[in-house]
Amino acid sequence: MDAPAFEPKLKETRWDPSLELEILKKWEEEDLYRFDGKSRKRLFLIDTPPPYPSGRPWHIGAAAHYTQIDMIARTARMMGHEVYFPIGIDRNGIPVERYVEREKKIRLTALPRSDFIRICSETLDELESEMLWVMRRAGLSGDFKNHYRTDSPEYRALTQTTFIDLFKRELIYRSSRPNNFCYDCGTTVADAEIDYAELPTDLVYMVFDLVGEGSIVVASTRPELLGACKAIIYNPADDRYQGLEKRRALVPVYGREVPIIAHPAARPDFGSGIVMICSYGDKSDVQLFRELGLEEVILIGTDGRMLEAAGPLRGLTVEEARQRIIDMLKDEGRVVKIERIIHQIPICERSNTPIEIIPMDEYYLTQLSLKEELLEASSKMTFYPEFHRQLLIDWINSLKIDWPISRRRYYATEIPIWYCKSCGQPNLPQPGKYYRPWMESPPFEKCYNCGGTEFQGEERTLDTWVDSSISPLFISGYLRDEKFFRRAYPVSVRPQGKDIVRTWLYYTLLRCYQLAGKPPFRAVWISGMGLDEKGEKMSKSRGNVIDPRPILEKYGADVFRFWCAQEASLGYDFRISEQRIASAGKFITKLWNIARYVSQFPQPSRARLTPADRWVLSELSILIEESMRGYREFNFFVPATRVRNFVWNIFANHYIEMTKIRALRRGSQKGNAEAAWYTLHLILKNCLKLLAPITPFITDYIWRTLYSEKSIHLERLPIPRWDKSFSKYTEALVEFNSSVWKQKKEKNLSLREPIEVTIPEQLSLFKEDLMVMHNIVGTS
RNA sequence: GGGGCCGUGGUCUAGCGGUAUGACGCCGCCCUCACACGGCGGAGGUCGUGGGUUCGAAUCCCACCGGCCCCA
Repeated sequence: MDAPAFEPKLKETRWDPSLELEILKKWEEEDLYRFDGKSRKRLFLIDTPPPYPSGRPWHIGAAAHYTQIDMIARTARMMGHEVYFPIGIDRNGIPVERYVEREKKIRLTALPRSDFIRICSETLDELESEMLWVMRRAGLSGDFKNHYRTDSPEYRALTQTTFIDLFKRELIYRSSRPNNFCYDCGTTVADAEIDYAELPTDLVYMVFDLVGEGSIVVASTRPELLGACKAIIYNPADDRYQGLEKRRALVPVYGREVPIIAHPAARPDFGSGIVMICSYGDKSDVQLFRELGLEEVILIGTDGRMLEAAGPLRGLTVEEARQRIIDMLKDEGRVVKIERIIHQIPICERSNTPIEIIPMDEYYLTQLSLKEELLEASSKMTFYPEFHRQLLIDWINSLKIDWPISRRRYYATEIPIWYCKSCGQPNLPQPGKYYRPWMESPPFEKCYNCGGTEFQGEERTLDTWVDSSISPLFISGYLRDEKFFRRAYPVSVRPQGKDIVRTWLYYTLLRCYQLAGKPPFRAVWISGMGLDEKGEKMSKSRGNVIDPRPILEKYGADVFRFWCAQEASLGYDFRISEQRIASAGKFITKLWNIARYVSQFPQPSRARLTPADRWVLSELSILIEESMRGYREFNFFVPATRVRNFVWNIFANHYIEMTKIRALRRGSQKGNAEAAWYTLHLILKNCLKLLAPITPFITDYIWRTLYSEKSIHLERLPIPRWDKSFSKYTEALVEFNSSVWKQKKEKNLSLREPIEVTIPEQLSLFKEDLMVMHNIVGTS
């Protein structure tokens, strides 16, 4: 006697990703993720990384990164916090200028400053809208309505305010010292902005005459710096050169007499073991000049050409000068040999061209004297995962100079200073407003120092990290909403990639500590990098970048998000391949079909549970516990893999199969249908909640179709409230079912055909369900 | 030169003191009333190498090798 067939409430046999667009619209109409700053709930502020629109397509690894940050927001929300998930875009600095120069073939200096700025701004708008599209389409529950930009007058005013504050407190100072200079960008760059490249370089072995008699061979990759050579060193342990100290050498071409010094910085195995010290071939030259008290010679100008002091090389570029001097040395018979070596060369990370070290007059932000305090402050922050804490500690410990913060560029926050034309003193405006000294007249009449009335506006700008390093202050209302700031700062979590620990994380800690006297975050969440299929970094030059947009359109956001969660364990690098994204889609289909199956049954409010029901609820409790352990440390890999395993390998394969006959009220089994219906819905509801932060679309769709008019995203994450003791049967159940399937297979029986098997004593509790499930006949 | 992470069947991965988990791929059978983006079954690994600790190690310790990333 068959009961009437039930009608599933979910009709289609698979999840349609285009439904996501309707759901998105609904979320926006409902303003579902609105942040209420006055809420009594505990505030949870996320210092979302404002991404930098520096090119296209936007990196799929970045899209993955932001969806994971969204999972943090959703998790916190479902844990009962009032979540502020701001969306910001970082729009200051060299990257966009270089993008414009490259893509539009315009030199920064070839246009009036205001025109160049306008083009940068328009370009940023285009790039930004692409990023915002990806974020929105990926289902980010952020505050898109009020998205902020680091180049807005409001943001720049705050940056300038902090500059004025720190300048007055003498934490910002002006100094002329050897600095990394990129000719291509035309500006000083910080250590944090330098990369190293292995490039083939000529190591030139040159004969230097000694004063008196004899000669030595000096090996150098920078012969064009001969004119700045102020000393010669060799290693004191190098037997070949004992007796050289106290001698002096004559620099070829320039004829200058320089001392020869035994110093451990010389590596006996490099070149001839004798090295010339010039201002400035590299960092160690800077250090030795300071240590030995040598007087620097400036050979290279800011245009990358040789200066007066270079004598016969004057006016040449560095490259030309190198060739010229080699020729000159050859003419004098001073070149012993030239060796082609692979050499590490510091390059600018923006332009990828070699940087030079030249003394420049720049503004610096004090950091060296704060190292201990910063280490102390960082120890108060929780790191997820803990092992990435070391990246920050190592960087703080390796700091060698204060942070040069001024840049000779256009598209950035202006340094808010006017210089008095009569006494030269810097005059700073009142904090709180946005100033552009290069085009505006000063907001004051007289020089504070001499009373002069003529001013020259500062033309330099600030390093872009000066802006982005105050994002936690910006989002928490610093100086703009003191009441909110007191509740909101330090912010709850800083999520970011491990590649910008030395820049964004470090600079934020430094700046916020200086300004607010406290570390900026309670927790730091550091993710690994998205690499290509072979485990190598994605980059345009390698040609292995993947555009996230077609992936999102083809598979949908939930598939992409589920893939993100199950692919990347917290803090570890992960590989990106379309094939693996596609396979994540299978789980989404599976989930959909399970929900579709369950959707046909009524939802009893209570039921008398059978052993099978109690068993699957035991497993559910364990699943919730394990998943919550992952959620509490924002490691979505844990819930994603655990839920997937439960849903597929426990719930679908075993529980649903065990209860199918009674749930469908087929055959003689109908007494316990209600218990099956009740349990099926209970499991589904809880799995949907567990998955909601990871796959917000499909879970909300199913939730609203089956369970509530309100969104699942207003629910709390589940609590493991069921007795776990029945999980002791799991292994035996799985094994028994498997063995029956195998026997049927071997006997060539269809799964519905009867079979004679013995149910193990251990599983006698489940006898009723197992008998009908496998159509077991006979007894034992 | 320094640091971090990683080395588990063809590929990727779980496990982190009791001789191995799952996925993808592969082979075979099955359109079984939620799902063929499915189900069932199968082949395939001495867990990078060497040593040590232990009754017992992929799991702890040491050394080495290899890969990736970061820094100097």
